[in-house]
Amino acid sequence: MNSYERIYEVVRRIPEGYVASYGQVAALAGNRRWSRVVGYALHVNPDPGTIPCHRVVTKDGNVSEAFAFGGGNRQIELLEAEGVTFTDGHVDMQRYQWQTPWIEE
DNA sequence: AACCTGACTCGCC
DNA sequence: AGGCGAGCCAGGT
Repeated sequence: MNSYERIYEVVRRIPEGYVASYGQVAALAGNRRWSRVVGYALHVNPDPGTIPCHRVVTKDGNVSEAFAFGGGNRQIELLEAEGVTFTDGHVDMQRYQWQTPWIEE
């Protein structure tokens, strides 16, 4: 699926120490309406070693409960290890949201 | 082929 | 401010 390829490519471009929201990834992939598809795409996650799905959070900077790929908090630990500070279970999007060079749609 | 569900987001009440 | 419902696309039953 080309759509998925785009999504994975975008997620793969997320720099270390930064995070991106599902909607943002969707927008970068082509359409922000793909927010749900992005979640699904990461759900199948064909390449966990190549795709840093832990850098993808909700627009509120809160990690998905259904992540469960090691215990929810696991994602937070990984992000903190990269330099992302979590406050009360959520990341400061103002400061750590990935600033995309090519904003579209 | 139709219906339901889902790691989302936005708008209204 | 918090809760509820609708809209979006793709995949599974």
